[in-house]
Amino acid sequence: MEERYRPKDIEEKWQKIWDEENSFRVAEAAGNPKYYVLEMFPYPSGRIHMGHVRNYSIGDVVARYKRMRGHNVLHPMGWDAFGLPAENAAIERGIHPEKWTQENIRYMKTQLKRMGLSYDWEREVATCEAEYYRWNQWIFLRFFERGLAYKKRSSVNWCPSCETVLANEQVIEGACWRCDAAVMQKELEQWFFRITDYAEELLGDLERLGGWPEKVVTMQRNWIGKSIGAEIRFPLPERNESLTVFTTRQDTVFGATFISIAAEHPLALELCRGTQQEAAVIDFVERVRRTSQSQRGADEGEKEGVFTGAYCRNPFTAENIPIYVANFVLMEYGTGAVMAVPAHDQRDFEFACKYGLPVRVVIQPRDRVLLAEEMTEAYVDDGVMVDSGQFSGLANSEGKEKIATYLEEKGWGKGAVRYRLRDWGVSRQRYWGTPIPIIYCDNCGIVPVPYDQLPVALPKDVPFTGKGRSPLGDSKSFAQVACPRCQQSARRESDTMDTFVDSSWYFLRFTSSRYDGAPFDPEKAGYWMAVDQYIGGVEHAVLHLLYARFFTKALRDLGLAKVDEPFANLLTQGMVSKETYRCSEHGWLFPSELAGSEKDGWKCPQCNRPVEKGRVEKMSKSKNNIVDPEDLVNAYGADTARLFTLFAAPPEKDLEWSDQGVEGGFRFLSRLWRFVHQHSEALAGARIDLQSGETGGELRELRRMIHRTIKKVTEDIDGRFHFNTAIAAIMELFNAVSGVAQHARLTRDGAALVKAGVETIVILLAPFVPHIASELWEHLGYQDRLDRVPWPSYAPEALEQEELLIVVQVNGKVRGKITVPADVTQERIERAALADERVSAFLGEKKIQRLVHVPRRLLNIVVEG
RNA sequence: GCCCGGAUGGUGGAAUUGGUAGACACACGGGACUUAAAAUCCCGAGGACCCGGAAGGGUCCGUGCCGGUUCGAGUCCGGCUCCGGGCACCA
Repeated sequence: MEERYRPKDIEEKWQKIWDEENSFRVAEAAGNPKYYVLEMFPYPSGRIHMGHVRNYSIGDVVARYKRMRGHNVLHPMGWDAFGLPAENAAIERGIHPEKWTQENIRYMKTQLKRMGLSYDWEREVATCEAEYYRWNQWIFLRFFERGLAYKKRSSVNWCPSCETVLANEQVIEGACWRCDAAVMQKELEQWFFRITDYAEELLGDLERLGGWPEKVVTMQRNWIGKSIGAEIRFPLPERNESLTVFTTRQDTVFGATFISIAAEHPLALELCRGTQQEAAVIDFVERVRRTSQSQRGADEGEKEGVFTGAYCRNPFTAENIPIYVANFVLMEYGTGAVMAVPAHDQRDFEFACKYGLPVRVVIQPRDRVLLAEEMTEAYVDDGVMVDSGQFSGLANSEGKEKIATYLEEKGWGKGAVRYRLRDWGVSRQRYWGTPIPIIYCDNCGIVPVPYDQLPVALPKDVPFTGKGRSPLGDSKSFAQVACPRCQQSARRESDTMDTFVDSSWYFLRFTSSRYDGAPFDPEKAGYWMAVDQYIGGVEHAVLHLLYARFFTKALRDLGLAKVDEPFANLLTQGMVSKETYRCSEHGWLFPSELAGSEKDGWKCPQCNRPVEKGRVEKMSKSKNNIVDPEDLVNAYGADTARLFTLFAAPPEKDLEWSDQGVEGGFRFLSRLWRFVHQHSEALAGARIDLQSGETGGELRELRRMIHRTIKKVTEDIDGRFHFNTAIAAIMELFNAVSGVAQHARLTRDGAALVKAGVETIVILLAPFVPHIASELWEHLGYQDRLDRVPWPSYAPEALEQEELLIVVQVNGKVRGKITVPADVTQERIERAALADERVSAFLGEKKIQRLVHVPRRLLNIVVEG
């Protein structure tokens, strides 16, 4: 009786069992080694997408595999539940963000469960719950005590129409993403985390992240952007002060012919006061400041500036040089002032050309002579210092160090290190986030909320207009508060925290999700941390992954965490993409809605015009090439969805969606299903000791293949994550097993071996397609759950071949293949090779010069000519 | 501009330390089953050319391009082209 593979039934059955038996609950345990595998938790947007399916399938393979290898596996899941989309839903549709978020979580959780992912759901957290975000506040207060959280004025993107701060990502070509108004820069009081205190450690420890992709490490290194140079003070003659610049090229200081300062530099407006330049400077500064950061980057190239009317003295040349305000100097980096060396810096060169400022060569290349008048671009490479006083004649690299030392001796400045990394601004003028636990009192100033008053709960009764400041300020019950110190009426901070704060330590919370004495139980975190394998999209390469590293180190310094780095190994999975089709009239079309045919060309269903086959692009609404995981699971089942995403490409590469590929995965599972059911009776009684069973001929080869497959699949999963080749190997084994079962008349030994093969296939498939594997395991007559079956081992001696295939080459080209007994001597192989008809035909009368013998593989006969 | 990746059949991809290039799968073609179709099963297949009546057999070429190292290169080295991603006035 043939039974059809019906994924729906068996998947529901097993999901129910895992749920009811709490199969993946885990606790600290002595004995077995711990293993913490974590996938980046999702934002509860409403529905899971293919990226989630891929991410979580990869993680689940690792988790299930490690469990079968006897590890004590922590595999948790939660929700990154604060954020803007919830607030937009409130503004647009009048649903409260909390309701919207909780509904999404509920729905997505059922979707995840339908994927058969082996999570310990008892550890689930949602960052929007007070039980979670109170610890954000707790951490904030600890940071505040240590000076790691502080408040300062800073420049932010501001939309004058929406009256709100915008993140850099929400500024699209200089305009507000929502109302299209021109975004401007505005000074605001904001809270910051002093991540720059950890710049050196964050940079240095990158060396230790051998389990991270090179690419991510490089991106973080660039982001931190360490520069070694010097600070030099240029005295302002008329005043009793000086202008400090930061430079990495102190070796060129004798060539500094002017100074450029940022428009935001405090001296910009001050220096010009009372000079003829005043009006021009005010005008210029205003213009630059109106331009947002992103816009300034966009029209890079056009260097502009204006003379301030003031001069300062270059201490090395004792010359007075002019001070300019320049549009390309950033206040946020260095000191907001740079010494300009037109001969040896391209920007300064362009600026000097435009405003007729002198170019003075102080570094000469070794192979030619630079003349300032003939230069068309700056010379930025190494060379010999010239016209540099006592330093002339030195190699500039040597001069760099000498000048840094000299600066300090003379008291003109000092060697200095700067980072591109800036402190992390965490204030957000939004509702749906963690309230910053700070109170402003007219008498006492900034007062932290006492720990025993945490959490500062988000009020529920606020209006969502989408305009104005944070809605929290409009909630009287929230904003008005008695000062904890003097009891006078005071005001709460109405900003909330950046949602990246939530995700900077959630992996620690998972080690003890219900702990209520601190953000996490240090002992449990001590047991589980670090995360052994972290898996997620590369889009978080800098932000989240850097913040999480910072938090781990800061929490370590607070005595909570015991590790220096949170994620020992990182896998960044590629994105899921699909081909796109586009009608010039009706936009992007989904493949299944196309008219026409592959052969005669696809047509637009509305206007019947031929459609343009677009590129393969990341699945997105705008490209109309999204495949909904739910449809996929309904049509083929979760196992097929998992199998395809794991088989179609290695995890770190992009995955091109293919409907036929999915079909193929389903066919494989159906074939396996049918095979087991058709042969179950014949195999029922058969039993063999796979480790030592003696068989001959074809069966011996099958036995070898079983062992070889175990080895291959184990090595492919463990550390390498080549799930595609692991699955391919299992498919090969299945092809071989069904071949033997079909062709040979099964002897008792044969049946036993086929059964061993099938069982191996089922066990090896368990991490990939857990439902069907569990069901077949049960069908094969086993009572114990497949999730607890130990991963099979292979016997090295079973891999031994009694015959070897040796490739025979002549001058590096394959000319023959000979089969020899495994224990044959090299000499015999050489004799056999030379005796081979084809080989000898190629050798002819030519003299053999040498023989290159690769044991067990190959013999290359090198002849003259 | 700088920094990372990548390029292999019609397609996705294999080849783990330099040793039979194209595993596995998709698509395709042929066949079996069927009144028919679907499903299923079996077989074929990198390209060009050659020998043979046929089954078969053979030669050369082939991993983006040019060159190098080596007995031997998809893999290593040098130089390019194209594609993808990140950063982008960082002094």
